[in-house]
Amino acid sequence: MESVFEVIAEPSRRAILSLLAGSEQSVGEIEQRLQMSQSAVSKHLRVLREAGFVEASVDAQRRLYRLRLEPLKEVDRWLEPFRQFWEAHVDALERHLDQMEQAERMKGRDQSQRRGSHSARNTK
Amino acid sequence: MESVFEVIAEPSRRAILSLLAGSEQSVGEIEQRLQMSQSAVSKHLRVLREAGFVEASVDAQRRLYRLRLEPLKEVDRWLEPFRQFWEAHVDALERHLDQMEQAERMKGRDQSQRRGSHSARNTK
DNA sequence: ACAGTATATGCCTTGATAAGCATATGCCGA
DNA sequence: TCGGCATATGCTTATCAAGGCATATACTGT
Repeated sequence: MESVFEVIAEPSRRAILSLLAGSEQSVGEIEQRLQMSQSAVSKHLRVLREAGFVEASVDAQRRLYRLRLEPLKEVDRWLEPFRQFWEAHVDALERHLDQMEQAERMKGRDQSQRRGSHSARNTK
Repeated sequence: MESVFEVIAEPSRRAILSLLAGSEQSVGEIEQRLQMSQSAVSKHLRVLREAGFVEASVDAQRRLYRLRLEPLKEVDRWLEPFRQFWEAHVDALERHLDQMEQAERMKGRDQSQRRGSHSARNTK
């Protein structure tokens, strides 16, 4: 579980992060709000903590967890080169429109085998 | 493998996406450049395709794969609420302070749920 | 010291998945 | 038609992660 991407692949962990974006929370509060078992919460928090997504401060027997931003920034940085594609302007506009159009009709997308289809359009 | 986050959790798949950010590539080209087996490439491409990250066009026996942006935008959208936390400050030296400050603000804003316990106690 | 609370952790089971190998499918040119 | 190329897929295996349960640890007030 080294990479930030693996860490946020888990829905429960993303939920925890979103929750902490609102305000810091104790383990018990997270448990309650997200309806998960205490051990599950603690384990996810451990993963998040070790990856730097959260940090805890001690309040008596409780740990108050709050967000840390660095790992999220890392995700953001990974996204950068791609973001260019949809933030870019005029010159590449055609290609991007094409992609967005594809996105629109992506709804019922399925790649069946098309047996007997003679659509062989070569001409590379 | 439903979520976009699980899809990009795989390093090889992220590598493929980055490669395709440059230009479209055939399976063989990807195989060659990323030094993975053909079946591994095909399987990752399948996952990417089914999640909408890529699409292929047929060129004789080849498939030319290219990026699609929608799933990446979804990641970007998830990041959005967090991004607001670091957009104000970019100085590395201030990151720590920034987060402490942020935590302070949160404390003041949400006092209602401290001291909660599992047994029927919350929401003041 | 004790009882209670809050959180962390170890063990175990279960399910998901990545990769390799072999094979199938589809398309080409001769 | 055949041989060969490019890609997809089925099968198997090993790895690993997630969750439940029980227990350990740490802190509280009395």
